[in-house]
Amino acid sequence: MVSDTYERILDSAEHLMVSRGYNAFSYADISGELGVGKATIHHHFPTKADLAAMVLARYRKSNRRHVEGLFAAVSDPVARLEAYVGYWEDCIARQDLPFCIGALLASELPSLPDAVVQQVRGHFADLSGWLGAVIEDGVVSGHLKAVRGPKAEAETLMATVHGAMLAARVAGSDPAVFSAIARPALDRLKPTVEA
Amino acid sequence: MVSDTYERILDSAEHLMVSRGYNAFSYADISGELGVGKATIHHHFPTKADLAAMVLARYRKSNRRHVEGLFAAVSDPVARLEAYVGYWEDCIARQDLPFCIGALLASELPSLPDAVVQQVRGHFADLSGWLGAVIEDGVVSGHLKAVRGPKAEAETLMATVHGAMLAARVAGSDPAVFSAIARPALDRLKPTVEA
DNA sequence: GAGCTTCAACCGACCCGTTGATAAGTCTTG
DNA sequence: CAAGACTTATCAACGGGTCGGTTGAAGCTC
Repeated sequence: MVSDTYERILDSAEHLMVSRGYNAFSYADISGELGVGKATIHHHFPTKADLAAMVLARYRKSNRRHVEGLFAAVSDPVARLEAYVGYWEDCIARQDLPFCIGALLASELPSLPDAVVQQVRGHFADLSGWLGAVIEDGVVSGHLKAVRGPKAEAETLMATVHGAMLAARVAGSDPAVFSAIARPALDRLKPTVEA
Repeated sequence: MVSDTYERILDSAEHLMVSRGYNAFSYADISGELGVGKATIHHHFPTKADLAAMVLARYRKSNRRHVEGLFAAVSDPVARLEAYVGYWEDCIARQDLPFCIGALLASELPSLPDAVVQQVRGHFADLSGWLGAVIEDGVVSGHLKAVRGPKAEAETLMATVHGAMLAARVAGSDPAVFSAIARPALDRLKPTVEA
């Protein structure tokens, strides 16, 4: 059996990055939180850039699996988008990873190591690709409308959700603030609404 | 007249914060960029928190004046909103402060000193207040529509613009990416568009 | 206006805790 | 024993911040 220290380090780093970003967390923070030596972290992740990139890589992989599961379990495009928004509502309400790491790191992008930048770019591509596919699917089946095309609407939805996370954080991690912005952005894609 | 160094320090700090956020810039960076001693910076801004808070305070003050001028010069609500979006299009295109400091710091909020947090909150209040007033004005005069009310539409527009900045930054500070998201968000408030 | 004080602006040197990273060795386990 | 996991001890560089001091312009007094 493999050591679980590796995963616990990633967990800790993920939590720290969600609340502080890349530049404001240290090996010492993780060491203190987990009770393992700093050197242990370096043993698993030689540099800080490696660690952060791996956090992102695992995050993307988890998202990918999550999306695959959602695609298998839910066929209604509207429900799929609602699952996306609902996922973040839950995270914010439960104060558990209440911010998208990809979006957070995107704002710090110019000060990030290359390996991390690539992961952030990859995450944005993953997400807008997935949203675009769901919306396109919904348009074809008549469950959704995309006035400016699936891709453009996907970019807008993603941006609005990211902005809603910012607004919620400023309001003290208030899930209501998030929902008030994100839900209508989703509703706008339903063909029935809006005269 | 006040010392020129004081303003130059604020300028430098502002630039550094726009590209790196709060945690990833240092007094040494400013010192090197400006050719002044670190102690000089501490003379004008005792702590880093003071410096960052003052950068935000000046930013907000400048915004306030900008908005007042815009209110005086432009009466059409649509044109006012277009000036807002256009302002950021310019900033991103010219690579000059190509990100809203308020939005950037909002993502790092949990790791910021209190004085800075308050300024960030104040900036969000300023901005959503201003957008809300413009939209309300436009609704009354019939130049704009606000399906979910001026305040809610203002929050959504703000969030979408912030998200558009993120997307543009991830795309390598691409003004086209910003416009493709932000412009339609604005168009949606025009009563003529959207069947 | 010479001499004195005051005061903000500014600087080089320094303090000390923290940072990411390394070396070298111990412990475990197959 | 060999390999990987993990530790303690340590490093140079850097972080924000302080200290003591110099400069120079303004103000006061005789």
